Formats: sequence, structure tokens, C-alpha cells
Amino acid sequence: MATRSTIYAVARRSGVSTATVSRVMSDGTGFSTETRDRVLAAATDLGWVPSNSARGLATQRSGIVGLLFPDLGHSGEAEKESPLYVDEVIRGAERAATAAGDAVLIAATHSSSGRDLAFSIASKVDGLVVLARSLSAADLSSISRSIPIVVLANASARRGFDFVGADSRGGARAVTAHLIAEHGYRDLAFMSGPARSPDSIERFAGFCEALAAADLPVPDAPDADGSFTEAGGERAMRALLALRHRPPRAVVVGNDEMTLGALATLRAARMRVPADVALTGFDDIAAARHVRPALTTVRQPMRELGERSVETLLQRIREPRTPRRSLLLETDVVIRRSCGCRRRPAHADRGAA
Amino acid sequence: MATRSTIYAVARRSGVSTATVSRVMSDGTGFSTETRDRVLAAATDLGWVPSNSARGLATQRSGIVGLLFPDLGHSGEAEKESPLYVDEVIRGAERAATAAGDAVLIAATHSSSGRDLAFSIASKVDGLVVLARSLSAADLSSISRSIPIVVLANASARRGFDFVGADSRGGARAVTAHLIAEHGYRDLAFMSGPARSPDSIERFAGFCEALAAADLPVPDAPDADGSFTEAGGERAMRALLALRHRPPRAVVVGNDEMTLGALATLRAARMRVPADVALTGFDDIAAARHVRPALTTVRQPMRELGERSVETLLQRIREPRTPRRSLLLETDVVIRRSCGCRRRPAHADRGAA
DNA sequence: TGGGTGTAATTAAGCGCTTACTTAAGCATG
DNA sequence: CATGCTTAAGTAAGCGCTTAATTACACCCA
Repeated sequence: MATRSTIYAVARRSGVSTATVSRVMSDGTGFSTETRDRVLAAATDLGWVPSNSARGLATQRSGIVGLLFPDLGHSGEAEKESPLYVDEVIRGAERAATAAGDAVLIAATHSSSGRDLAFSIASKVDGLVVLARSLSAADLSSISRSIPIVVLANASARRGFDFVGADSRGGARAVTAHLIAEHGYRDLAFMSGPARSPDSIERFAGFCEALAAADLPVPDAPDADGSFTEAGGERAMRALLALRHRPPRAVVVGNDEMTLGALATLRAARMRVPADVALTGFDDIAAARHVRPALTTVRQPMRELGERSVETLLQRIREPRTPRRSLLLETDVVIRRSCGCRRRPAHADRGAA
Repeated sequence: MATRSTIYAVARRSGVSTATVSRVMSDGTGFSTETRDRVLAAATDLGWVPSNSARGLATQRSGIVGLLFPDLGHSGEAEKESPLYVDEVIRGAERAATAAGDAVLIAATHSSSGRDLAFSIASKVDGLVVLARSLSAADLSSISRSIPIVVLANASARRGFDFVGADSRGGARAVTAHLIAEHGYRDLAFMSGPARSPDSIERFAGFCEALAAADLPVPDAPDADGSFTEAGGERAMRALLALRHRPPRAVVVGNDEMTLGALATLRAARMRVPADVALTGFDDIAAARHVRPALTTVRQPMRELGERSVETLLQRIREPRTPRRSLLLETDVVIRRSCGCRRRPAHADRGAA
């Protein structure tokens, strides 16, 4: 507790200069084994933990990267639901950073505080991974004047930055195509998440592409939308049913949580899934395997998104003037029962990259 | 990109000294509004983000707290399952830190790297929250010589440190009591997680207390154990069934994921839950609500654990020589169907604090 | 014996901030 | 008009490391 000891104390105790201590600590060269042992012993005795502030000031590197993400469901109703996605990304980021000897700082932009928070974080890190819409374009470019930034999963903001994302559109196209080709459904609807969310937009686009490819009529907008939550899915499905005289044969839903909600609404309306209405989700959250019917869904490599974005960032920090990188990871269609399939086929389709 | 500008550049550009810039940035006093505006403008123009290393060196505070947690399921089979608990804690920690104007650094100790990682993190933060068994007692006390530490959810390591945890034991006691009192089961088994996990031990203790209170025979050890994963639960349940001529009437399981696995094994063995064997879990993960039968389980205030531990840490950093704190949060029994209840009662029992 | 070559170690100049101390100026007071 | 008080600003000494430049020394070879 109490007083952190300094490199000077260690140097004095082991009878060498601070330069030598520093070299020993950084695995450098230019010292004998005995000296090394003496230094290490002194460091241990004193319980010395070098100050990263001092080191960072001297080296111009803090050894920390930041991850900024939007705070979904802040203290609200559905707050237990949304995390999954972000959490996996965080895990991936942590892993990649640790593997490279760096550490990762995380911060959720609770909408209000966005700007200040971002600058406060920016001052503490060597670079920033910004997930989805957690920061305005203006702040993004302002911060990028002092540290490198990689944009994660928000294709609309990628211009001018390194970018890492998943092929949401390809995934949506692939499930939709499955519904059409394997099951012969022709009356399909799309139920979107928040209208402005880049994910919503991409997924709807993929849905439309598949319809177009099958010469089916292409809608202008999603048939219903809501928040990316269970409650949002329930409401959206109610709206959808109210709107139509006859329910669609199949509904491609923006994410799994909404699908869970949609399922509840359909059950309440005494409709069978998939016999009356088939359903597909997005994300492959744990619950997707456990509901009945188990959800056919599109899996994103969430952890890998986190890993790759941090790797990209570290690479950029190392070599600031390399051409921009853009990385689009593949998504997988996971076939279960909610689409109407009876048994899992040998292997799933892949969203094109 | 490229060159971070410094306080000197800002000072020059706005025609004041660095001291004045510093005062303006820290919301201090001793400058006119015009001066403030000039400084702020210059800072914005230059895209200046103050260096936290320099500031930290001068103030002896980095404004960063660390959260160390064990890396469950590293690249292994069940890796998608375990997160939940840790993730919620991370969320809570982030929230509390941000609310206090600090940031949080996270790191998973991938068993091997434990020690080095811990020291690397320790050098970057003002204090550390250490979750469960992510660090040995020796490292814990070694690090605590230079920065404050709060132990989270590992009652066995609390000695000498600030401590925050949930009342696992009380929760286990409460579900077990429910099984005995409400359903009249007398033949109960306990299926534990990893034998050495503090959670396993606490929960088993609570189970035993409830048996003792009902004058039922108290076992020496859990009837089966496994890892805290679905696969672990499947195996443990198979072992349990193999061991006994007749299955127990009810099984209190160490956590929800194991319960999911146990459920699968029972189904495969053509036993009905809860009609033949009743089951309860721990943690209330999202899937617990979605499986059939929905799981009766014990909920821990995971996010609050994260919040409280960071608050405790910040408090300690602020006032180093205050008496140690120990905080035990209550757990809730969540009644659903897997225990045999037909409908949710008005309110759930509470684990005693 | 002297000069070259390595290796082990030290010296000291920063890195970009904060802050105690000091100065300057404006203003009210007796 | 000298005195003191308040407020706005500047000066400069660190904070604890890293690292380029330098020194000290041992060793080898002609």
C-alpha cells in the first residue's frame, strides 16, 4: 500500500544507475547476469512497479489501446439482453491486446457524455477502436488528428479510417436465399432494428438483394421495425400482424433478441413457427439454441471482430503511414428449426465476403 | 494523425503560459473568460489532446483503474457460454468508473501469463479490482504494496483486502429450502462446478445449511462435479445417474450452464423435468428463461458487483488509510418451472445478507 | 608497450504536464 | 497617496522514467 517506490530506490539498493535498472527491466543488453539478478532482487524486495506514466512520457507510448462502444440499454428495461455482441467484441479486443503486450481501456458512450468521454479516453491511449455509432463523425476526425482510429462495424463511417466489419449484408442475403430456395417461400417480410442503425440498413439491403435475385418484388422499406430488444420484437411483430390481412410466410428479423420477442407474439396469436410463419434471426446468441423452435440465424464472428480491429490498430500505431486497411469478415448462416428445416444439413451456407 | 501537439504549442498559440493552459483545462480558477476562450480555441484548432502520461507523472494519478478476471474457456469448446457473469461485471465496472471520471482497463489472466500480466496492468493503473481466482495470494499481496486492491467475489482471498461479493451461500440455502419446504423433496443432490472454485464451495455450503435446517442428512461432498459449462453439466449428470440406482428427486446445480447440460442428459435418459427430477440453477443467464422448462435459479447482482467494487476501489484510492471494507450483496431466488412450481409466486425469496 | 575492440556501466538531457511560489496590476481604504 | 487585498497571470522545479552520448575497463594482438 502507500508509497510506490521508484527506479531511484531500486538503483540505489542494487548499487547501479537508473539506466541499468531500466535496461534490465526492458530486457535490453549491456549488463552482466549478476547485475541483472541484483537489480531484479532489489525490485522484488521493494515491491517496485514501474510507473507507466513516466515510461509513457519518455517513450511516447502508453501501451494502452481504447475501445469505445455505445451503451445499449442504459439502466432501462431490456438491459440484460443487448450486451452479448459488445461483450464478445470486448473479449476479442482484450485478447488481441494482451497478446501484443498492450492493455485495453473500455468506455461506453452513454449518449449524453459522448464527446467529453471520448477525449478523456483519447488522452489515455495510443489509439482507439470505435464501435458502431458511438461517436459523431466530427469527433471522430477531430480525435484522429492526434491518435489513430479504427472504425468497427460501422461501414457508413469508414471513409478515411481503417475499417473492420462483418458482412451483415451477405449474411442477410444468404438466409433470405435459403428461405426462398430451400423452402420455396415467396411471401417474405423484413423486420428491422432501429431504422438508422448501420446494421439494420445493411441487413435490409441483403434481404432485398436476395429477393431481387429471385425475381421477387423488392420493398422500399422494412415491413416493421423496432429496437434491437425482445420487447422491440414483440411490438414490431404485433404491428406487422395488424398491418396485413394475412401474415407473411416467413420473416427475416434484424437480430435474435427481436426474434425471441416475435416468437412470443406469434405464440400468443396462436400461430405456429415455422408451420404458419417461419422466422430467422441474426447474431446466434446463446438463447437461440435453447428456445423452441431453435432459431435459424446468422452468426457474426464477434470475437474475431474485436481481435482484428485491435490488431489493425496496433499495426497502424506501429506504422502510421501505411495505406488504409478495410477488412470485411465473413458471416455464417446457422440452420436450425425456425426456418422450417427438419434437420441440420451437412454444412451451412456462407455469407459472401 | 501523426504528431500530437503539446501544451506548449497551445500556450504559444493563445499567447499565455503553459500554467494558464493547464488551469483552464482543469477547470481551475485564476483566469479571465476571454483568456479561457482563447485557450480553448487554440486547443481545438490544434486538435490538442493532453497527454495522460505527462499529467499522470505530475499528479501521481493515472485516472485509470484495472479489472482483472480469469479467462474462462480460452479458445476451447464451450467458450461462448461462460462469459455472461464476467461481462456484466465489466459493464458495471465501466459504468462506475466513467461516472467518477475515471476509465477502466481490463485484462483476462489466461492462466499461464497471470503474474506478468498482473504486473504490467498494475503499472498502468491507480488500483485494481481482482475477480475470483485470477491471481495468486502471493501476487495479490506483492502488488498491493504499490497500489490498492479490492477482491471481488472470492471470499477466500478477502483477508487483508477490501472485499465485495454476493451472498452465494445464502442464495443456495434459499433455493434448497424452497425445494424442501414448498415441494417436500427430501432426496436432494448437489452438482458442483470446479471443486476448488470459491463459488462452488460457498454454494455447496448453503445447500448443506438448508439440509441441516430441515434435519435432512448432510453430505460431505457434492454428489457430482464438473466445469461450469454445458458440457460439464452433461457429464456430471451422467455420472450422477450412473452412481445411483434411483435418481435424486431434485438436483441443485452450481450454475445455469451446467443445468442446461444436465437437462439435456435427463432428456436423453427419458426423464421428465421437473416431474421425475427437479432442477435449479444459478446466475439467471438469458437462456434460463428460454429453455423449457424455464429454470428456477438464483440471481446475483452481477452488474452491481462491478459497480460496487470500483466504487470501493476509488474510495480507497482517495483515502488510503480508512479501515477495510467488506460488502456482501444479496442474491435473489427466481422461481420458474424447473423446480416443480406451476406459476410464479407473488415474490421470490431473498438470500439472507 | 600501445592502440584497437568490445562490453558494462554511468551521465544527463529530456518527455509534457502540474503547481507552489512569485509578480503585476487593479482597486478600495484610511 | 501609501497600504493592503484580490485576481490574473507567469516562472520554474519537479514527477519517474528512457536513451543517446560518454566513460571505464578488460582483453587481444602486433
